[in-house]
Amino acid sequence: MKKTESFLTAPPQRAKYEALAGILKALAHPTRLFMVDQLARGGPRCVCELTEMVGADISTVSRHLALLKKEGLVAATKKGTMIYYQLRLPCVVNFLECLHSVLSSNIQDRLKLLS
Amino acid sequence: MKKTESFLTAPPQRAKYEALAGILKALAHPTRLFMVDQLARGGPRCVCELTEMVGADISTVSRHLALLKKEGLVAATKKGTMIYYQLRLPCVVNFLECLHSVLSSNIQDRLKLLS
DNA sequence: GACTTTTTTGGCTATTTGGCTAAATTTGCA
DNA sequence: TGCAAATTTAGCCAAATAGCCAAAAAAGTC
Repeated sequence: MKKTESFLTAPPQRAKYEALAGILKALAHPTRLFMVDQLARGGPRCVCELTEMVGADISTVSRHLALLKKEGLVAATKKGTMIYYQLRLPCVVNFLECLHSVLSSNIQDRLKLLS
Repeated sequence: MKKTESFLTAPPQRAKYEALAGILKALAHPTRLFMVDQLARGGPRCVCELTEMVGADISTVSRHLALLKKEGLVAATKKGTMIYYQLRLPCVVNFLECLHSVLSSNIQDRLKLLS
């Protein structure tokens, strides 16, 4: 008798969700999310500009950007010794809006609990 | 002389991105993403049903659900000894679609590199 | 080639996360 | 009350993540 197929034992389906989760993981960090948001609003920025905006060590910022790039969220372009990063897919912006709506809905619900 | 304000030194802005990243973090795990997707497609499910679908230990599934709930992505309803979880905000579905588009765009780009 | 600027990488430590087992809760029912 | 089923919580360990400093690469200029 065959045991019931589950998410964890179905490799192709599982691989799909692992890939999707990988993309989300790249976004799921305050600094990276901030940078993505900046790129969405202000267009391409070089590492040094982003470093200035973030206020962390440049090596840290570089690592964050490498991860975003690895997951296909940003693309890099060389200009002299500088490297400009830009957002790769526009839908990420709506994404952020939905996120905002989750957040404000959470806050509203918590407000309701008080009254 | 005032030093330039940065993301990391501007508490209110930073707190906002930390909150948003928290929501993303809750989604950024294969099992949790799978469960959210199941809830989006098939409506409310109890912990035991989700446990069956996922194929992990029920305590693990319970923890995942607790995190999703904490971040406001799902809501729980008691029915007898069972607890049904449901998706709280519809926009998360579009969210998943965008994610898919990032993924397929990544794959297409990798294909192009071969030709 | 030597020197400068920008970015990435290696190495290390501290923290967080994810999973399991086992124990505790909660709810329903005899 | 006492037992069974569903769910959550606690405790523990292994693996992944994030940060910094220092060193290496990459590109431009003299």
